[in-house]
Amino acid sequence: MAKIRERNRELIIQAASEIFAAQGFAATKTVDIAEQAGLPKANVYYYFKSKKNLYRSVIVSVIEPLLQAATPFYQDDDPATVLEQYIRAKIRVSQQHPSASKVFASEIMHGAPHLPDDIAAQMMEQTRVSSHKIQSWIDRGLMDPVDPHHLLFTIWASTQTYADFDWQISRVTGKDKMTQRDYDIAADQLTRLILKGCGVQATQTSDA
Amino acid sequence: MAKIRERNRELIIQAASEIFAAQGFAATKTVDIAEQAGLPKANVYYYFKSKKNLYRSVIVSVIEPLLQAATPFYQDDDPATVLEQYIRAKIRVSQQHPSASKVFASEIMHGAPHLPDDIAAQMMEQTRVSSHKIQSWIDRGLMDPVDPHHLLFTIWASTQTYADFDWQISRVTGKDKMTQRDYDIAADQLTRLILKGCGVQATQTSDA
DNA sequence: GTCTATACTAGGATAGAC
DNA sequence: GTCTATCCTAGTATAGAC
Repeated sequence: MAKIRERNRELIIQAASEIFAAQGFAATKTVDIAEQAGLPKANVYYYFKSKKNLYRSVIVSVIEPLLQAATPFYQDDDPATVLEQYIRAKIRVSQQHPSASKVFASEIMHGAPHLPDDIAAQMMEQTRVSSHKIQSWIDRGLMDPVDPHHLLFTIWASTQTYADFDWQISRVTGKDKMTQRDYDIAADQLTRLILKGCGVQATQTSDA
Repeated sequence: MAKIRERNRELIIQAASEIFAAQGFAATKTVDIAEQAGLPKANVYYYFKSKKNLYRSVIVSVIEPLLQAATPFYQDDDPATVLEQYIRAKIRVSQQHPSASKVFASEIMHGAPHLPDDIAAQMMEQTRVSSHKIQSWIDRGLMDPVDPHHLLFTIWASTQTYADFDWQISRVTGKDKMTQRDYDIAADQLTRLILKGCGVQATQTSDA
């Protein structure tokens, strides 16, 4: 039954994402992944051959939502709209895919030794498109003359922090887990900060 | 000779900071630390008893510059001055102590399992003081009514990113290493973004 | 296709010579 | 106080029964 195969691979990847996110690659034991997935350890090796290989599969599986967040840059050309949608999308990723975000952060922080070239290339391409778009807004006088790259770094960092550094956030706010309302406040405030900070003219935006 | 003792401990801690930062705790081999420090492995155990213990010592040793960055909040009461000085101090830490920043980021990301309580307490106390000060500026109408915690999260994230995610930054900018000028640009832009974004009135600031 | 039982090795830790 | 040689556990990986 190929269905079982698919299902088990899915279970293992899901379990692995969480544990890799929580502990990091090296600290993760394949036994723990197997346990979390409710399968014997040998099964993990049967499906993925090696721990490294499984890790690569996890990376590929978590990349999707991260890349997806950049779509606003491809769908619109109004700075206020795009930046707001982008920030909200990035915060949503942190909220809904915290493990993906952490696995990635850890991978990048250690110099991306396992990141497949084509994924790295896709990320670079998105960055290129986004920063060109920002530059074009600047050229058209729609916002202050900021350095597009640094603006992106700021947005990436301050949205991902809600996933990657959740421990710290939880300590500071005194809440075990952020509520939907907390994420909304974070997104609202960051949007206002960035738009106002870059001198972007407010336009009619959807109330997402 | 107690001098040798001091010197060797110093060498080991220095080497360990770099390797823990680059690889993470679990992926780091004590042999590599010993090699980097130019000492035999047993020496590392002689001085630090265990890998975990060495790691804790590293954490304590790297905390100093990180805590130091918050001094502007204790020395002044003008929002433009304090925020600018704080952002510049944080960026300087990322530039001058990238390993410290990474070790910490990694520790926090994994739920701070090794962070000594007193250090965590100091960080919380600093956060408390900083956010109270921000709130007082808001109450006095010196800046927009933002959520102080979220503002701090944004500043932390976007300054630390220059150390923690240097790989990504290097890929995007196409530069192997950021120059002094690059750090200055980053600090200038982030300062302007935050001050303007929070509606802080510009005041006479030192040209640091 | 699944899993139990086992082989193999890396790497943390230490005993004991100098 | 220093370091060489060795121990031993933990954890990856697999052989082979079901």
